Amino acid sequence: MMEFKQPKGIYQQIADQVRGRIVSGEWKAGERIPSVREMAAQLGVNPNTITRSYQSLLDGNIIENRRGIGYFVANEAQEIIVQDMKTEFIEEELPRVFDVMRQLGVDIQELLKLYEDYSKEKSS
Amino acid sequence: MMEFKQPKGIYQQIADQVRGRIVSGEWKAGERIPSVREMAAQLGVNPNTITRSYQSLLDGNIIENRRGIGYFVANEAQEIIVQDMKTEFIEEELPRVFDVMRQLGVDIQELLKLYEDYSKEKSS
Amino acid sequence: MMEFKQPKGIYQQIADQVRGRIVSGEWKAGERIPSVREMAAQLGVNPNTITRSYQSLLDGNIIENRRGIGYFVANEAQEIIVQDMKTEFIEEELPRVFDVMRQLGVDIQELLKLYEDYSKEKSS
Amino acid sequence: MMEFKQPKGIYQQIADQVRGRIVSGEWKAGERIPSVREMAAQLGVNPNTITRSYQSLLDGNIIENRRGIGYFVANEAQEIIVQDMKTEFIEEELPRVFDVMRQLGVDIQELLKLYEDYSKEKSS
DNA sequence: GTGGTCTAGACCACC
DNA sequence: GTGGTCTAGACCACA
Repeated sequence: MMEFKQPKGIYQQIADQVRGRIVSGEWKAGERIPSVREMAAQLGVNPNTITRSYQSLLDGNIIENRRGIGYFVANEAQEIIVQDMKTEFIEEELPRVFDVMRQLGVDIQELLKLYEDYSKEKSS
Repeated sequence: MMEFKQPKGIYQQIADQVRGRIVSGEWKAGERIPSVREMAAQLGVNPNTITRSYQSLLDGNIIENRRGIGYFVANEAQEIIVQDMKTEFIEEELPRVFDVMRQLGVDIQELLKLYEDYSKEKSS
Repeated sequence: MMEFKQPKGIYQQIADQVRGRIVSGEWKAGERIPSVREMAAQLGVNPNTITRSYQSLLDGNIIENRRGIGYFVANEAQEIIVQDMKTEFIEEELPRVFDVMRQLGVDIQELLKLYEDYSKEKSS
Repeated sequence: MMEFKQPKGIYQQIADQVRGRIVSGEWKAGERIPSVREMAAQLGVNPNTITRSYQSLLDGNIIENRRGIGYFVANEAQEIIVQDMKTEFIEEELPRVFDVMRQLGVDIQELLKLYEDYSKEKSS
């Protein structure tokens, strides 16, 4: 049985895990993912917890449900996940970064220069 | 006795704690900070560990010492700490942010626009 | 077990000893130096003391370390040591020499002449 | 009783001590200095040792002897001592300094510049 | 094995 | 009292 960090909620961690497998290409669009009971057995977790994870993914249009058959990766799952991460990055992480910049006295000019340096380094 | 996380080393955590008190203005330039033995007793830690913390702060020109008297906050301690944090931010955190931007397809133009929005919101 | 003078601190004397072996060419750039425990056993000293010596050399970019493997002579170790010695000579010893010159009434003209005599003697 | 360093010979140290008192002006030209027995008692040393010290000072024309009366500071004692120190400085110490300069790559141009910096600092 | 860290206890020089 | 140093012995993460 794997260990979970406390702060984020087990069902969310499982949903993140599924998202990760989809983004990485391990699970492709249209493919069936493990059933609630399989997943619960694999992770040593109560099936209700898995149901909650899958429900949140359903709500996010990451997976689809066909009654009596199982759960499947949605067609645009990858794009949706990336878009969600982008939204979260822009709305959550970037403001924190900008806050730190203000506190440390890094202005936009310096940020642009640092980005140029970064781009050059990556292209080399 | 306070509890310490393991990954970062007790003496470094103590040094960070001292830096925090200096940056926050709790301990001002020129003021004496607790002696090695006092600090060790307060935190329930071996005096050698405190010595190590203070030594690292000494190396970083954050504090000064007078033998037989004690340790004192250096004159430019605040500025040095902020500068060190800025350097770490630029060299460690920003590259990670830029990496995420590339993976999520956020280009420099979009970053600039987001920064303008952020600035407007802050100034309002 | 070797004997140490008291005034300079055992760990500093050991660090000087290591510097000497590097400058003399006995230990070359990239080579592994004795492990903390080996060195401690050779010199009849506590391993912690060796760790302190190595740490100070690490801070001065004289040696590098790879966890679980050992300590190695840094690439530019020789040059750094010579440069450090030069700095110390200029900032510590030369002022003392100049002080003695003033007290004994030796002016710069005489110093120049003496240097010429010295150079001729060395070249002959 | 004072303690003596081993390397230099007790009688030489005593002679140096006398020279020091003369250079400093404590003992002036023409004045009588302590008798052999007085000096021996003061320093807790065998009178023969003092005799040897005084003999070396006599040889160097630093002091003079009047039979049955005592030892006196020679007329030109100060000048002779300073001249002797200057000679020793030029013949012993300066060559060592020049050797170190060569080993560390400090040329005469740099030495001149450093001397200028030193002079400015002293005059300020 | 390696280095990295921490504890416990000791002695010293300085003020 | 202060900091500075050293010893003895222990546990950990890494390789």
